[in-house]
This record gives sequence, structure tokens and C-alpha cells, in this order.
Amino acid sequence: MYTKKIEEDLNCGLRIGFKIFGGKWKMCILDAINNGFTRPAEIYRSMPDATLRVIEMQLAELLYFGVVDKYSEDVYPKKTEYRLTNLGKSILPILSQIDKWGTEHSAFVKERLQELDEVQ
Amino acid sequence: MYTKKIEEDLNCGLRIGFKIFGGKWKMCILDAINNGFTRPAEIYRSMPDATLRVIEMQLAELLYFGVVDKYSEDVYPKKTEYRLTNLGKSILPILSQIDKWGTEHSAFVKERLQELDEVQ
DNA sequence: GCAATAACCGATAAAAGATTCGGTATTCAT
DNA sequence: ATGAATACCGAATCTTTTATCGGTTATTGC
Repeated sequence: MYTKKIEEDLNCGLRIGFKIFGGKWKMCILDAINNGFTRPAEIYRSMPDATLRVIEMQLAELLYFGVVDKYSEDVYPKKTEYRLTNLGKSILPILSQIDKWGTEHSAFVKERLQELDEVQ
Repeated sequence: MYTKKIEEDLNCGLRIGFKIFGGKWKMCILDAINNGFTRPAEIYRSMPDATLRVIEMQLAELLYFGVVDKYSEDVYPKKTEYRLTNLGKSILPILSQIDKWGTEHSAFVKERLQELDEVQ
């Protein structure tokens, strides 16, 4: 994590929300955890487009902001589980709403993106 | 707009949603339009932390993805209005949910951010 | 004519964010 | 003891996004 050079206005709920779960993979990670993929390696396997490193980094931020909790057991295979806190769970409805919206409009969006590709 | 070098998986509704309204200012702009600030200069005055340039750029993207429509009148003062399309309006419930979430948890988030600042 | 306002665009700089790569440490199975 | 799996972390690098700046065009009021 690092501090930004340009200070942010966090007077707007929208900006705060994005601050917490607006990263490229954060929502996907929360979704994965919610679907039972609670360990880093599991999350990674469930979304191989992200690297393990980025998953670790985002988990660290989610942990910092109290969205997830971390439980480590010293057994083999080394077991670390990340679970949603109540704060994390409170994000789930938003998550599913965005997912629903995106799924509903995916055809349209993809069409537009394809146009862009054809131009370049 | 530019094409990415790293290809995106848009199989996930979440990613699609973020693609369309996940920019730093996009949701704020949609919110501003919804609150009656329909012209670029008005939007800018309603959220001076963003530059006019970035508002223009984001409006162009929102226009491209059919989230807003653009209406120009050749009168003085030069009048351009951006209005939400049905697609744009369909985002509003998500918007207000995120805003509500962010507002509810703003104290907690700010506290955490302050901690980070103190360290550095 | 000149300042002010509006909309907008291109180029480039800067910042933010993500990726890559190599490393540590642990434990188990062979 | 070697290899595989897990969880991490640091640093450099690259990509993406946002900011800055200067410019254009057009119209009105002075």
C-alpha cells in the first residue's frame, strides 16, 4: 500500500466505496471468497487471469480495511483462510447488483469494444 | 480512448460493470447529471476536484457506451447537455447503493487512511 | 476590438495501479 | 535430499489512467 500524492476528496460516498472495493480484482476476490474459495491459491485457481501476487496484495488491502479477516492454521498444507467480515458481507448486495447489471449488458458492451479493436 | 495491451476477460459481470462506470469520476458524473448538472461546465462546477478535461473525456466514454446522450443547441451560451439514457438510468440504483455504503462507512475508512498517512 | 464563457481536443507529464520476477520459509511425500 | 505445494514479500518495470497545459472555435457584452 502506498499513500497518494494527489489528495482525495472522500466526502462522496461513491469515492469511498471505490476506495475500498474498486480495484481491478477486489470485487472478484470478494466474490470468490463468498463462493468458498477462501485460500489464496484457491482464489488464484478460480480466477487465473489475475496473478497470485496481485491477489495477495489486494487481500492485504481488504484485510487492512477490515473487509476480510485472516485465519492461519499451522498445518499442512499451510492453511490460510480469508473470510468476509460483516463489513465485507455488507458489500455483497452491491456486488451482485453490479454483476447482474454487467451480465445483462455484456453483449452490448462487448460489441462496442469490438468496434474499438477493429479501428486500431 | 485507447486500446489496452493486456486483454481483458469480460466473462464476469463485475468486470463489465467496472469497465463501463468504474472510472475515477464516472459515477460522480452520472450522479451530477442525475442531479441536474447536465452541462460540462455545470458538472465541473459541481465537482471542482475533477478537471474539466477529465470530465470531457469521461463523458466521451459514457457517450460511446450509450450511458449518456448528447444534445447540442447552437445558441448562446453554447449549450450542450448530456442526459442519461435508459442504460444510464439503470445504473442509478447501483450508484445510490454504493453511495449509501460509502457514506455509512466513511468514518471508519477515513480513520484507516489517516493511520496510513501518519506512518509515512 | 477585447475580455469572458462555453465546449472541446491533442500532446505530454505524472501518478496510480498491475505485472513480472526472484526470493524466503514451511511442510509433506517420495 | 529433492521436489512440489503453500503463503508471502520486495523491487523493478510496464500499463493504464488521470492531470496539466496550451490550443481552437464561436458568441455575447462591453
